[in-house]
Amino acid sequence: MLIFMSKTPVNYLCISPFIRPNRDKLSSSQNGFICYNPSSKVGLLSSNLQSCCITNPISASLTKTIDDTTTDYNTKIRRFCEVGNLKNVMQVFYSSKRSRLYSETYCSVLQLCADCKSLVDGKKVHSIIRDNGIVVDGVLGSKLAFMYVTCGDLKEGRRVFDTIANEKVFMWNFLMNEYSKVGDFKESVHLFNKMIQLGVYVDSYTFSCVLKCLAALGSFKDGPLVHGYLLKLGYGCYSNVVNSLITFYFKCGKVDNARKLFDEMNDRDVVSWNSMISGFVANGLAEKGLEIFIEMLNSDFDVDLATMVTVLSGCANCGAGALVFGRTVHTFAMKSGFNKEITFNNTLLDMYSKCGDLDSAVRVFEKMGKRSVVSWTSMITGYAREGVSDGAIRLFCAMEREGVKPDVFAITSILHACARDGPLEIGKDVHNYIKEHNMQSNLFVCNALMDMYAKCGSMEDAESVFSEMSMKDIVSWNTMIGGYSKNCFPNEALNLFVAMIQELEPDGITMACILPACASLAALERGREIHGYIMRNGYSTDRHVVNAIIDMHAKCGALVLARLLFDMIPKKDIYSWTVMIAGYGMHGFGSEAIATFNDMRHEGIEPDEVSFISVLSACTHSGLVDEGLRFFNIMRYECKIEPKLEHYVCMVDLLSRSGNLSKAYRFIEMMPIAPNATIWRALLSSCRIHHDVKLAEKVAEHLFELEPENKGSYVLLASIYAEAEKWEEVKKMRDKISRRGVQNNQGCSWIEIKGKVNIFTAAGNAHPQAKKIESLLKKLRLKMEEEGHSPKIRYALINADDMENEVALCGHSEQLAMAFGILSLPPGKTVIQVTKNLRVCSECHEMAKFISKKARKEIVLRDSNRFHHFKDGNCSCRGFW
DNA sequence: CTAGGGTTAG
Repeated sequence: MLIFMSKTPVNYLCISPFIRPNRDKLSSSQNGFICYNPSSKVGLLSSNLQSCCITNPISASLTKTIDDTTTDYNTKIRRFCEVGNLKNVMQVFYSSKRSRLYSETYCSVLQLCADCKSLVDGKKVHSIIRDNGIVVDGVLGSKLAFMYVTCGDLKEGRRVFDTIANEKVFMWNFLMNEYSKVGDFKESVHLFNKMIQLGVYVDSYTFSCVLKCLAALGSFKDGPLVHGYLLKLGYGCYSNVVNSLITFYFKCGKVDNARKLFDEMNDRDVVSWNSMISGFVANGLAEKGLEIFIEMLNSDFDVDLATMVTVLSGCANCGAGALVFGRTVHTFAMKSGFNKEITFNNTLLDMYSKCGDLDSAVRVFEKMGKRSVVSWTSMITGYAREGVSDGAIRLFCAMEREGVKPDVFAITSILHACARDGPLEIGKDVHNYIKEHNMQSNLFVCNALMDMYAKCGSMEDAESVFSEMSMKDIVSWNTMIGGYSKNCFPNEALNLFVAMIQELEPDGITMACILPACASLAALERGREIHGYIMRNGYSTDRHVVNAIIDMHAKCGALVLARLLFDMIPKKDIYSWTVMIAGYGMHGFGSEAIATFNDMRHEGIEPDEVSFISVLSACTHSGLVDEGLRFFNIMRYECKIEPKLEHYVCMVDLLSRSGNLSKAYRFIEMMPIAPNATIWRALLSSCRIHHDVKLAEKVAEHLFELEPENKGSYVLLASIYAEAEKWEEVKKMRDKISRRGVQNNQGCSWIEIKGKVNIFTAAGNAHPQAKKIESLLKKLRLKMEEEGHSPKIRYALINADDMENEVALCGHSEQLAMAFGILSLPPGKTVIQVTKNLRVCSECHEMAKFISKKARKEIVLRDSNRFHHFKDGNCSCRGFW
C-alpha cells in the first residue's frame, strides 16, 4: 500500500518510511529513493548493486548494509516529518549529519522545509547533502528544486533544476507556473521551448500555462502556432486546454476566435462558461457577457462560486462601464446564497470599488459576516483610489484592532494611501513594520515603499530602499526615475536613466518618467535627445509618451512646437488636452487655454479634476477672474466634480491677486475641506501685493500654525511690515526668523547655450565671463536710472535691516543669466531663454522688461511658477505672477 | 497546479 504524505503531486517522492511500498505497485522509474554514494564507506554497495537499489528500495532495506543508528535516524526523522515538526526534524537531522541517510529521508525533510516555507532549514539540508557527497539524482534534485522554489528562491531552484536531467513534466510545469507567478512570462515560454527541443513529454497543463504566458506577453503571433501544435498532439479536445485557448484569444481581442472555439466545444465545463463571460466583459462587451451568463443559467450548468468570482472580477477590470452588469450579478447571487461566501463578498466589494461605486462597496463590507485581510485590503485600496487617505489609514488601524494581521498586499495598499497626501510619519511607521516582519524582500512592497517616499518628497529614503533591493524590476527603476523627476532632481533622474538602460530595456512608462526631468531642467536639447531616443526605439506610439513629449516642449518654452505635436495626435485623450491647456496657461495665453478647453468638450471628452486645475490656473495666470469663477461653477454643478485643495488654491490665487482680498478670505472660510498652508500662503503673498497689513496678520496666524518651521512665511510677513514701515513688527519677525534654521532655497538661474547649461547662483560663483557680465549689467542699470526706473523702495528698506529677504534669496541670478544670454547669443537669434528655480523678483522683472526694449531681444523667462515673455518692454504676465 | 486584494505614467 502506498501512503502519500502530502497532497501535491510531487508526493511520490516521499513515501512513508513505516510502510514499505508494495513491490508490485512500484514503478521503478517513479519510486527509486535510495541513493548511495559509490565511494562511501558506509554504503558498501557496489555500483551495480547501487543501480539496483535506486530502482528497488526493498532490496536496499534487505541488504542490511546500514548500521542500526542510521536506520534509527531515518525512522526518527521521518516520524517527525509525518507530524510536521520541523524543529525536531532539524535537531535529529543535525545530530545525524555525519551519517548517510536514505535519499527518501532527505526528500521528506526537504518537503517539510517546503511546507513550512523555511528556506533557512532547506539550505542547511542541501549543504549537508553536499557535504555527505550524496549524488543528487532526478528525484532528490527535483525535491531540492521544489524546496527552493516553494521557499521563494526561484533562482537557486532553477539552478538545481538545470543540473538534473529531469524529464518529468511535473517539474517543468511547476517551474513554468512559478515564473509566470512572478511575472517572468518570457522565461516561462523559454522553458516551454526547451521542453519541445529536448523532447520532454508535454501535457495539457503545459499548454494551458504557456498560453497564459503568451497572452500576458501579448505574443499574439505565437498563440496560433501553439494552437496548431496542440491540435497535432491531440490536445484539441481537452477542455482545460481549449479553455486556455479561449482566454488567450480574448486577451488578444480576437473575440470571434474565442466564440468559435466555445461553440465547437463538445464538453464545456464551468470554466469554459466562466471564461466566456469574463472574456466578453474584459473586451468591453458586458452585454454579450450577460447573454452568456443567462444562457448558462438556462442550460443545465450549475453556476458555481468561481463563476461569480470570475464574472465580478471581470467587471472590476472594466471599471465603471460594467457596473450595471455587476449589479445584475449581485442580485442573482443574493438569491442563490453566494453572499454567505467570504470570497464572493470580497470580489463583490472590490467590483463596486473599482467600478467607482465606493458607497456600495462600503455597504457590502459592513454587511459581511466574516472579513479577511483580503476584504480589508480591498476597502483600503478603494479609499486610497478615491484619494481619501485618512479613510484608508483609519481602516488600516481598525483592521489591526480587530486582530487581522496585514500581509504584503495590505502593506502595499496602505503605502499607496500614504503616498497620496504625504503623512510621512505614518509611511515611516509602515516601513518599520515591513522591516520587523521581513517583508522587504517583496518587490511590490519595496516598489510601493519607494513610491511613497518619492511622493512624500524624501528621495533620500527612496534611494536607500532602492539601493538595498536585491531584485529590481522595471517598476522599481521607473519609480525612482519618476521620483527624481518630480522632486526636482532632474540630473539624478537622467543619470539613473542612463544606468537603467545598461541593465534592462526601458518601456513607455520610463519615457513618461524621464521626460519631466528634461522639462524641469527646461533643457530642450536634452529633451530632444530623449525625443530622438523615443523615435528610434519605437516608443512614440505610446499615448503616455506622446503626451509627455508635448508637456516637455511646452515646459521648455517651445509652445508652438508643442501645439504642432498636439495637432498630430490622431486620437487625443484627456491627458493630451490637459497638457496643452496647462501649456497655454503657464505661458500666459489664457484665452487660448480656454479655447482649447472648450474644443476638448466639443470633442466629447469630459473634463476631469486635473483638466480643471489646468484651466483654472490658466485663468489665474492671465487674471481672468470671471472666467475662472465660471469654470469653477461648471466643474461643481455641471460636471459634478467635488473641488479638491488644488482647485481652491487656484481660486484663492485668482481672487486675491486681482485685488479681491476679502472675497478670497471669505472663500477660504466657506471651504468644505480644511485649507492647507499653500492656500494661506497664496493669500498672504496677495496681501503683500495689495499692501493689506491687517489681513496679512490674520492670514499669517493660520500659516504659522500649520507650518511653524517654515521660515519663508515669517520673511513674507516681515516684508509686508517693512513695506508698511512698521519697524517694531519687523524687529519681532526678525527675531522669530533667526531662531529658525538656515534658509535652504538658494536662488539659481540657468541658460542653455549650444546644448551646454550655464548655471548662475545667488552666491555668484565666478563664471568665466563674470567680468563682462557685470559690466554689461552695470551699463544697463545706469541706463535704467537715467530713464527714471528707480529701484523700488521696498527692497531698499529691507536691505537696510540686513535681513534675508527676497532680494538676497534671489541674488539676481536671472540678471546674470540674461546678460550672459545677450553676450553669447548667436547672430540672427533674438530669443533668450532663461530658467529660474524660484519666482522672479520684481526688480529682475523690471530689468527684463527694460532689456527686451533696449537690446531688442525677446526674453523668455521661466520661473518656478510660469513663463514670462518679455518683448518691447512688456511682459506677457501683465502683472499676474 | 484552489478563487479574492497590491506598485510606476498628466
